[in-house]
Amino acid sequence: MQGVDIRRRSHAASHGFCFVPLRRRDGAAVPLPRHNRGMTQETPQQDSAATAADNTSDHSGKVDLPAKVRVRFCPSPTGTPHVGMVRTALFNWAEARHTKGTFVFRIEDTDAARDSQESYEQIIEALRWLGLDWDEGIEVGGPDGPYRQSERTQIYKDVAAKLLEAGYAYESYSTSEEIEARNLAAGRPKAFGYDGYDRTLSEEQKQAFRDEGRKPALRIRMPEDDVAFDDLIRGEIVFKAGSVPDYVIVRPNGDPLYTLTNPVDDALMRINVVLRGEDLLSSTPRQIVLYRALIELGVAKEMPLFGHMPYVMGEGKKKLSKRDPESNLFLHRENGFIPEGLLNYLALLGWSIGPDRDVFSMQELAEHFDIRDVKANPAHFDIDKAIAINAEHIRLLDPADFLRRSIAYLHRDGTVSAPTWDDLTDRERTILEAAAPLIQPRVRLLGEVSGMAGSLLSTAEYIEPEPDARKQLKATAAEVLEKAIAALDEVPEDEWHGDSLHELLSKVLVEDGGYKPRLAFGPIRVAVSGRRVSPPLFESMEIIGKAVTLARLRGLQNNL
RNA sequence: GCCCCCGUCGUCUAACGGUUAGGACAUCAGACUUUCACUCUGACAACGAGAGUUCGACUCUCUCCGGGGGUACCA
Repeated sequence: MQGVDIRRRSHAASHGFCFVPLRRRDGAAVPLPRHNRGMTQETPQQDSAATAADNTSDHSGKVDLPAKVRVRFCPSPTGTPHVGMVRTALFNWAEARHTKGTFVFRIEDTDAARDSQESYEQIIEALRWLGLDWDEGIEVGGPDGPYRQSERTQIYKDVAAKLLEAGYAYESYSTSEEIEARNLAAGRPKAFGYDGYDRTLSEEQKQAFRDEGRKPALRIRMPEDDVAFDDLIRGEIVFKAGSVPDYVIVRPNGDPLYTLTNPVDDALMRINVVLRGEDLLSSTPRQIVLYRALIELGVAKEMPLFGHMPYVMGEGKKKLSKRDPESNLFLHRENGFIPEGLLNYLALLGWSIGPDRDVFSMQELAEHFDIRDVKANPAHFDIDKAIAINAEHIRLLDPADFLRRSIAYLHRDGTVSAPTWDDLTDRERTILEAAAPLIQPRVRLLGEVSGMAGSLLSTAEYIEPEPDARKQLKATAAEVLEKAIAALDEVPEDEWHGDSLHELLSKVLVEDGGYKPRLAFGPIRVAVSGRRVSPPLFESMEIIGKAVTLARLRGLQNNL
């Protein structure tokens, strides 16, 4: 006997909607029309009483949020942290901070084959570096620990047993080969999925399988109704009856799967708002069905609200993949993104703080963020705009802070002797203090600081010009250097200041010499810095001093 | 195949059903500047298509087209 096809694949145009009654949230409702939400301080509490009774939606079609959300970030430790993951963490964090709610951080490491300790540690490091602090979870603890799923296996075993006993789950002995073979034989498409064969197995049939030495997987029995929910970002979403097959929650070897552990932990940790990536959207009906069972069993108290954030896209029309270098968080850090800049940019992907505004602080983000204002369509990661936003935040940094953050990069690049301010030499500190204000508005990434500060910190008597700098040198360079050297040589040490040097060289080269400013100062810049782009020339000369300046001018002269 | 999502300048976005459809990045052209950068000015550039509702549609409804995701004993 072939398996019973329990799935209705009806094309019937009209379905009676089976609306899932979302649990009433306690606390104040926040029925704000989109156009003015988040823009003013007083919006949240005002008119809440009016629609608090109706939880599912208000007049603007938005779902009401719990007064205090409990959200979570629950990555799997596979691979290096990527920007899509950061965005997910960010929006959860922002929603928690906005409502003065709770941000829970848990790790979903139920897939031993793919998870790694290294990745686990990197994720923690990533959140810490970004400043996305959590209230309960990994390393900080909390009332619902442990927060690492690999340490919670007994919990899942117990829940699975209850689910099986109460009939929400059943034993499934079919192998994937058998399922595929049955689908093929019945003329169903290969991607049809599980056919429900084991739903109606008799005790004798099960025993026969056991006698063969087979062990069952556990599957959840999906209802023969539409499954619907109100997505916080997308509005009502209905999955047609029969479109979601019974799915496995426990492997034959007893390993619990994400499909079980995720809802169970959300329930146990009293998560009331689930904000995650769009990729999980199609698994939501399965979770809702399981959640209903958990509520019946007393494991869960209420159905959480769901919000599915759009993808972060890479080149072309594809989701930013983990392989894509632009997705690698730590690479952005190495390049010199600062958390404020990267996070600000990421928040812009799908959300905006208000018209005509795109640079803001994390505090402002927390103040104004509302997950219901997030757009549903995917956004491309645009590295140029990300860098531009980062540049704005770098300029906003307090100069001392800018300096402090730059040291690690300078040390990495061998430009200074130590990784922290206190361990630098006096000379390095003096030079950097003078140079920092000149450099800060000129870099967009902290990784660019070394290139700007290098010629100032170096005592080299000759700097080989970078290729594009050498190209700037025209035929007149030799005469210009000659004249400049002669004039500068006469300047007494105690009159070696930026303004007077500027004045002197303008007179000698531009006024008397008749050179265009570009031709007059270009060679000097190249000699002093080796670069086409550098900190302001005369300040640079002042910083490196008379001796080094003259040495470098002569050095270039000899190497034209 | 079936299920689900998405559709405003190149990109990210704004716009109580009534605006010359706004801003940002990028691009181009200028100003300022010793170069670069910063700053400032200007230019270019969009509602996927078609119906319907309406006095009026980017906005509401439907169809189509296009794109994406899922259809696992991954998450």
